[in-house]
Amino acid sequence: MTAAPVRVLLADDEHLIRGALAALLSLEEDLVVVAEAATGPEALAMARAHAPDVAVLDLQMPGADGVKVATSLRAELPSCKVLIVTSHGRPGHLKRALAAGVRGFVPKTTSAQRLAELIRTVHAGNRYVDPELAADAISAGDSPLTAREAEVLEHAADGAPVAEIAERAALAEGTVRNYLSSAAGKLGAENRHAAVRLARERGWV
Amino acid sequence: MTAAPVRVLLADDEHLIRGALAALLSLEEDLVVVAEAATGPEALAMARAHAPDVAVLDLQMPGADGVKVATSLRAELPSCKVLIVTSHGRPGHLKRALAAGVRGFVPKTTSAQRLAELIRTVHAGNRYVDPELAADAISAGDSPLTAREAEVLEHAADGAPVAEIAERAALAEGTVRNYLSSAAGKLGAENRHAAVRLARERGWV
DNA sequence: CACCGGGCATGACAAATGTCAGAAGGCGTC
DNA sequence: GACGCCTTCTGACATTTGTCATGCCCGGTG
Repeated sequence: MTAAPVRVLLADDEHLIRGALAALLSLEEDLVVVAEAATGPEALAMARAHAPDVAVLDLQMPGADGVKVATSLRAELPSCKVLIVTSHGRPGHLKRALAAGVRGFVPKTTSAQRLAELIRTVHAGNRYVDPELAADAISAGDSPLTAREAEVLEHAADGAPVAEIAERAALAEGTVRNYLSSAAGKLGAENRHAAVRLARERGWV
Repeated sequence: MTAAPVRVLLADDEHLIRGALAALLSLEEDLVVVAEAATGPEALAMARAHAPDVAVLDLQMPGADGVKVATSLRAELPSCKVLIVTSHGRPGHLKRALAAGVRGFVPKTTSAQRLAELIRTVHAGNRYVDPELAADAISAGDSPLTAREAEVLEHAADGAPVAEIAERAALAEGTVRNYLSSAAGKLGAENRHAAVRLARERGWV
């Protein structure tokens, strides 16, 4: 069976990896890298121009992260399957990615050989999620935070004082303190800063 | 001139990159990858076993980071030149790396082609530092923090309350607060948490 | 030697933060 | 409509924090 090769888009801001990967994937006879991109917007533009079968996206890229790109892609190019590759697997990201219609989600500790297989898997219409990441996501569970709690936590992310958070969120200071307090309580954190760290780790912010 | 090929050790925790890189570098006739490692200690062990000419190390690896490995390597295997590759170029890291006797320091946005050239450059006894990273390091300047300030700031990194920091650093709470305060002042931060963030960004912790 | 400046430490005070109880409005469910 | 839950706010309080004045010790300078 000599079907048409799978057309792949590669997006990663690290040239070293992108180039190396492109070279390795080209070794596979049934795969062809038709486009490369270093940023989110670039990936989107490339996808529009080349209409690849599968898009391999890094999770963290300048401009727009992999999940955002996947969301846009899903709307504009539904036939293009998305496979996300990431270095730091945060549980929450996996959930967001799946919600965005991503078909595959694997850590960068995967070998190139395996990645090639997964590209085929995804192209065939199947899904694949790294078992370890999936386990993490399940054990981390859903975010216990309400929408406002998460929002306020996000505003607190850079260590800003309560007054500033209140202004940015257009809330009273007391209200902000309450949300921060309840969020920290739910996360089992000593204070809001530790809470921010925890929420970050779990991908809840 | 068909000199003996340059023997290279490759250390990076991301299998995808390591493998791809190994494949690409092997394409170069005068380079041969003699060992691979996924963690700091593993890199060290591999270096001892294979005595490579050049060690290409990722800055962030489990176990021990690239700079620590470089330090040990310098003591144990002085003939082995170290080239550090990093995704997130923090100015301070560059300084630490050079102090550890590292011969090259480049971001992962470098192409594999260029990396191969740099391996030769480094092997020939020359140094190379990415110009942009160098500029960052220079503009960021030296850490204005005293040893104690930096130490306390490090203990404060995970958002722990002052009491805990005081215990860990074996200082009085008031003293800790003072160091934190002066550090925040020097960094132009609103509070210690923002200070931690800034110091992190500049690689001063 | 006397002096100065910087690093180090402390305690006291003021400001920011975390905690709690309570109350009012909105929204969805049974 | 009664109930529960989220959101928003308020005020009061305890705790944590940031800031300041102060003192000690040490290495260098004149």
